[in-house]
Amino acid sequence: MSDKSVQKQKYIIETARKVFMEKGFKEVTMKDIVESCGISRGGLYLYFQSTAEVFEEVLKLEQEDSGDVFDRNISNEATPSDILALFLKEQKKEILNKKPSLSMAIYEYFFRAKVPAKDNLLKKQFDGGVYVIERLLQAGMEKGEFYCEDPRGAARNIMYVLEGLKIAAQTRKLSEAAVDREILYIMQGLIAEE
Amino acid sequence: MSDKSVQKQKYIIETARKVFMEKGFKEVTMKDIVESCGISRGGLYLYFQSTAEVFEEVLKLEQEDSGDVFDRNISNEATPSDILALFLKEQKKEILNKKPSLSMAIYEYFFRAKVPAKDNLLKKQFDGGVYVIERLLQAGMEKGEFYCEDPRGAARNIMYVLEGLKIAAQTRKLSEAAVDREILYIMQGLIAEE
Amino acid sequence: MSDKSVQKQKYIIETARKVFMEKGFKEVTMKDIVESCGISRGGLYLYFQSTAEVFEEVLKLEQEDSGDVFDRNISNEATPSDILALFLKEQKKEILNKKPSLSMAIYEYFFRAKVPAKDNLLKKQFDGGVYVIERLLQAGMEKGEFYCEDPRGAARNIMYVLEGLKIAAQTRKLSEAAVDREILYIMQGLIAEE
Amino acid sequence: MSDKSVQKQKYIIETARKVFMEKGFKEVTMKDIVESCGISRGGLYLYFQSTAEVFEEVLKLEQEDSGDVFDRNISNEATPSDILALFLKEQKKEILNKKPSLSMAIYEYFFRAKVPAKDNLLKKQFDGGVYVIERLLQAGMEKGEFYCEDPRGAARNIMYVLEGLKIAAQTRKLSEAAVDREILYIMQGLIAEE
DNA sequence: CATGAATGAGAGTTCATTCAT
DNA sequence: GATGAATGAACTCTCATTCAT
Repeated sequence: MSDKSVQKQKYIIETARKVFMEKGFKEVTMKDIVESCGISRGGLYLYFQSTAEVFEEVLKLEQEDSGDVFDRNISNEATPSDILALFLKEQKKEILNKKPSLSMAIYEYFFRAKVPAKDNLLKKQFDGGVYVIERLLQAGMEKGEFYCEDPRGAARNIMYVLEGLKIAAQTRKLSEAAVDREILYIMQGLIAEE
Repeated sequence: MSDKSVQKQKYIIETARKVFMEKGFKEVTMKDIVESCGISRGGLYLYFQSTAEVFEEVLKLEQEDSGDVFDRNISNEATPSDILALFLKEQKKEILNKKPSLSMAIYEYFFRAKVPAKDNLLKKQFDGGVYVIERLLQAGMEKGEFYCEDPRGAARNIMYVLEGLKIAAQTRKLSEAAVDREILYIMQGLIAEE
Repeated sequence: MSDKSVQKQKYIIETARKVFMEKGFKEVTMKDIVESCGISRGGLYLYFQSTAEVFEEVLKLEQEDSGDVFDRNISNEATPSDILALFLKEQKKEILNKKPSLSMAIYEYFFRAKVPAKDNLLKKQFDGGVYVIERLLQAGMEKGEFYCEDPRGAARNIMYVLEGLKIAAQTRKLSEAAVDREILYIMQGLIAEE
Repeated sequence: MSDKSVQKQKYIIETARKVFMEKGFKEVTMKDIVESCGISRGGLYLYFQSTAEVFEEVLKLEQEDSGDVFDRNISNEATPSDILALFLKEQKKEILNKKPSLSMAIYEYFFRAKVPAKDNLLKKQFDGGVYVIERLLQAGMEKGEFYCEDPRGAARNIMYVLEGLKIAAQTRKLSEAAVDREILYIMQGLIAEE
């Protein structure tokens, strides 16, 4: 594939990404993508055979771009507790859709798709989150900031709560206060109870 | 509306319910409903204008029928801890789709629908769950079975975890062991640490 | 299916028949049929799923309507020789496309289709022709009009020649004289010699 | 046109020939040819404007290459009867598609094309066949092997039967025995009687 | 010459929705 | 009320054909 083709494919993916953010997954048609990209019907088919194929590429891009935010801050002299707070703050933003996100489209997609586990972005994000939190908890315990008997279990618990919150936000009104309350509850459970 | 009409409407709702269980919400067309009901196209439109309208009636029925299971057991001499365990076991069944359920369809529906809070079944189920668990925790605390500082917070936490698990089960492979592990983690957090 | 439906289906088949006569089989699209019938796109799909399906119905009709012409004349006091001449005259008309026919469409269709022998109109017509000619030859031999050692073989030979002529007419210029010449050749081979 | 161009054009024709043998004429698209040749879309258009144009070149090549087989054997001391038998054996192979052939594609093509008689391969092959058989019959009659009153008529008759058989084979199941039977019938008609 | 990306016309198909009966 | 035939909009997908490079 030529350089130009790569550029165009990327352009399509990025443009389609916005469409998926707006309309979710199922609602989006090839026509929608064609129109938002300003290309021809046939042109799109040169690159992708279905909306699912486009979406999968969107997800791949998503995956590559993620993780960065977090890594940037871990090098500071921030304490584990600070970092966890930061992590949760980021999650809160996503939960509340402060930044428009693909969440809904992703859920719609994975509700139906039979995706091999290794390609399942949701699973990857979840596992990644668990791993990060677990390390933070361990680090925090060494420093005496945190206390918990089962760091991995706690990490998983946190990730499930976050996932629950995300879904709650997508499916019904969820106030910022409600999210804060949950995050606070989580943090309190971790604070070393002297 | 005549008696016969009511019967027919009910028949449609119950038949459509099964269709939604199989195919989710978005996938279902008026045609699907017409065919599964064995009625005429025009006939369906006499009662419902869209799949959403049918689904909303399915949800109403769902709401009326729920809560029963739980009430039946609360009257026994079971301890709060037993009842909570039972509740979680029920939830586990639903999470793992042991009994075919509307979950997926419901999530698909609420992902898109702008539904007034008071009619939002997901919210109601969530709030109902919180209320029940909170009462159980309080009762358990009185009996010395449980210990927690913030029963309502704990109840909410549990419900969010359960919601997270449900979503996880719908969107990726989730083993029974993984669900058990989470439930165990929850229960352990509640056991009075002497 | 209601009476009206049957009428309409028949109308579609008959209208489509003309289209197939004009354009052959492959060239014809669902759109062509829709337009020539003056019905809606969806309307056609109520009755037929593809041009092949329409064509198969056209063929069925064809089959039912055929044979008649021949039967009408066999009761007369015509001699076998007269009847054979009449038969060949009919064939000549078809060969030369004096009456517009489905021949081309039929050949196009059967070139590609894997059709069970029992439904194969071409085979049926061929076998029917062989049967009729054989009987005529036998009758003619009894009357001393014809002479041939292997009536069935002769009948088959005649039918293959006619099929060859048909194809020749469809694929290249074929003069009426050329057809006459062949028919004459056939008849001469049957005349009781000396 | 440069030498290279000629080579390429020839390459395209030969490759396309195989495609036409597999798929017939109508089914083949410019895309098919492009892909089987492994050349660019634009590249093909430099040489040919349509599949028909390609096919016409395939036919020309076909014409140049034909006749060879027959000529090779006529120089031997074989008798006319032997040669005719050989000729019919070759025809039988083609009829039964023992060797994959262009027959079907050719018929499809000529069903539609308005082709000037002088370029019509089918006509040429037919006329060529008639000419050869007629000569054989005459030679055979001189040697006393054959007897027939109208050698040209007989030759034409044979060619029409062969054409009929070819079509029969393409459009319905035709057993080898059936072909043998017809060939035998033809030969018997030619054998000098008594 | 040769490439292959791009275009757009057009075929196929499905459904929500209407309406005469 | 109930039916189901009919409509037409909307989508998917495929190609012949062109054209900048």
